[in-house]
Amino acid sequence: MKTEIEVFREFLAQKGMRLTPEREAVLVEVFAEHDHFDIDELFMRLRQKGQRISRASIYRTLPLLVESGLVNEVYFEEGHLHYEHIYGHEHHCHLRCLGCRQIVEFRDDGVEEAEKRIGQAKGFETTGHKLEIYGYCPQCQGKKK
Amino acid sequence: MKTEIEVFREFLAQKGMRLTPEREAVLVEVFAEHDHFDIDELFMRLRQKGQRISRASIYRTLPLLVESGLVNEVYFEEGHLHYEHIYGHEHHCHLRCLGCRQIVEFRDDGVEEAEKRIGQAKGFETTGHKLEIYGYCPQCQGKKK
DNA sequence: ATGCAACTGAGACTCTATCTCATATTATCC
DNA sequence: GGATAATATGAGATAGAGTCTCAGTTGCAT
Repeated sequence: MKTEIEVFREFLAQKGMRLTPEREAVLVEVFAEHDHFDIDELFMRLRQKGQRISRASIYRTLPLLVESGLVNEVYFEEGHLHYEHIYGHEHHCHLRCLGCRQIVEFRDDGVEEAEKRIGQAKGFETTGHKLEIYGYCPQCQGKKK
Repeated sequence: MKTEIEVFREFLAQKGMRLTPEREAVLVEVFAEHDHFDIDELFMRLRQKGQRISRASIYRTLPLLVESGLVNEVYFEEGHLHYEHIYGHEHHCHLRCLGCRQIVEFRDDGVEEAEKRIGQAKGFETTGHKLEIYGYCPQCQGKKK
């Protein structure tokens, strides 16, 4: 399997763009931790590691990572988008606890089939899906407001 | 079935809040058209119908409608949230064309079952879900960039 | 009618995200 | 290697969504 950097470099080249040190630093940091993140977090993490990079560059780089398929927008909350890296990981969806806000990842073949089935029914050629299930985790059951 | 207004009034009463003329106007307008909308659109529609209402009141009212279960956040795009009214409609999900941006609603029992199945597997008591499927509609197939 | 809590509107403010532009970097061609 | 052109960056300005403040208003309960 190609490394993330190779994938990104090829994606950029195909658009006549370069893999600059800034873009590479963002990419590396995005894959450094397996967790959801937002842009400000990413900026802080890069700063703490001594990277000199502007917010503007991060804001410019993330849509490229999404477009290249390396990263996913996960959800919009607290007024901004949250992301996750997906390259090298099996596709998964999210179960969100309405009590403690924790997020559990899961994979389910039925959902993959549903994508195909519904696409066919409507004449769509599908490319992917995003499923979020809401509820209460074992610890939060009974505590519902 | 209760009317939307009754549902909203009860929801508000239970929180010690009132159903004011402004809140009612927002509610009525939200249910006046079956389509996705954003807050600015709603503001314009209310204005055109001669309603004097401030943006602040609309921003304050919509989260209440969502909390009461009458309205749903559908997606975040173009820098802001989009909503739909759901009370009195069967639960449905969305198929989105990546070419022309059109949105097709669908309902699928398999997805409902998946919610239950996955909730059980993870010990969650589920309350709902949101599924978006991405792809290309019949007209846009072949036009992919 | 009076008092009180809830509510509204206008505008100030905050915060996310984008844009501008001068400067810097990189690739390419000679 | 040096010149040139295309691409990229950073800093700060700007735009726009959404929230907050506060003075004045409304509506309910007694």
